[in-house]
Amino acid sequence: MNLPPLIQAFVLHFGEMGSRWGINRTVGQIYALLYVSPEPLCADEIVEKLGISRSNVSMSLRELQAWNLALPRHRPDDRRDFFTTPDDVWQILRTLAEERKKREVDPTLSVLREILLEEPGSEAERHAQARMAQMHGLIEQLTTWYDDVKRLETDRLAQLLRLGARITRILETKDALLSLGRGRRKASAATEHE
Amino acid sequence: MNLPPLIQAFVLHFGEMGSRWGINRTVGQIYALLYVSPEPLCADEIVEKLGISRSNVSMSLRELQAWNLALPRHRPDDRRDFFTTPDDVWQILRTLAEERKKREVDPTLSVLREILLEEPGSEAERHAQARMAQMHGLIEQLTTWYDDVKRLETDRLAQLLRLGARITRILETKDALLSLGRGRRKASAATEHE
DNA sequence: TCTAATTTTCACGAATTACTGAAATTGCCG
DNA sequence: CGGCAATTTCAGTAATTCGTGAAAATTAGA
Repeated sequence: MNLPPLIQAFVLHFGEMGSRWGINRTVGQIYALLYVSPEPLCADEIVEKLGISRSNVSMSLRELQAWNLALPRHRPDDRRDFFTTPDDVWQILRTLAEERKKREVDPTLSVLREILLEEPGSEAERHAQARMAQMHGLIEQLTTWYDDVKRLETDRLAQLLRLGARITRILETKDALLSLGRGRRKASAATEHE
Repeated sequence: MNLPPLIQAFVLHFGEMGSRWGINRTVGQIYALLYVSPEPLCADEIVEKLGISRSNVSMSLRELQAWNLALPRHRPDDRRDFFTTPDDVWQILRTLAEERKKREVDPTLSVLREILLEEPGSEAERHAQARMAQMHGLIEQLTTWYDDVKRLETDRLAQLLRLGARITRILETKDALLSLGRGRRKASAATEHE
């Protein structure tokens, strides 16, 4: 490996974390390298900097492209492919969220839906279905929320993050106003609003 | 494997997804089985229902406990350990978020912090550090937000989810009020509020 | 302390996944 | 249509991860 120390530390870390992120070492390293490179890199430069085989680079770039985390950039009068990562970190976050949802939650959601359509054949199955329905309900709430907020502009998203839990102050105010207007109801019913 | 069809389908799915979730097949299957079981199960029952070796069950239960996703339950006058999953799906979500953050985010955050303290030795390193600073900033915003909302009661959390992007209507109203009060500023500066 | 039930550890083989070099393919230029 | 540069595919091997059975450890009674 042929890199300045700080960059090498970053690249090696991404390689090690790769397994925890569900990608492999090489893919992690290449992503990290592209991310910190000021200019797009071609495959042979990656080979040289990381000290891995050409074919490995080719396959790993292909996987990064499948994740939309590596983008091909062509140069005039150069037949080689150069690659970068998306440069806006918020865009990277969105991409990552989208791809992980696609791979990690959507399949489960559809399996749950299928199973829940079946007729339980025993008491055990009836109970299991009830549990699955709980899980399904939660996942659906989460994905509905996600589909909703992912459409926000980045500025709004950042604003929401910064607000954090303080958002609930606003909700509390709103609840108070509503229950005044309606002639006060039981507080737990307030979650039905909007 | 010795299970009613609906439960088997669920268990097998969790086994297959295991690799994508960063756990292995057996761990996924055991979790799924415990999740849908009306009563806690002991190791031998799991062996019998899933058709895997006793030692594999032992190691997998240990891993599930490390994730706080399997809880030991003792019965009077019975030396065996019985296991369940937490029964509230919201609690499971919290546990999952916490554990994944610990394993997948925190290490990166601390590596980034370390590297950012170093003095860059070249222009390439200077640029790389700037990129890492962007990544660090985003991760820190996200974890701050997470630390904030994870403290909310479940009802409030569910309320927020249900609101989804409509929350921005409230923000817009608030922005409008504030900019009126301050004598109208440029809209993009509004993200600085609160 | 001994015994028997239960759980855990661990070395090994099985299965899976990652990486490589060689060969095949692509695509551009003359 | 060659010829050349670049990329991709793929079969084989290396490395890692998974699952097992046998043996060791633990623990509660006798």
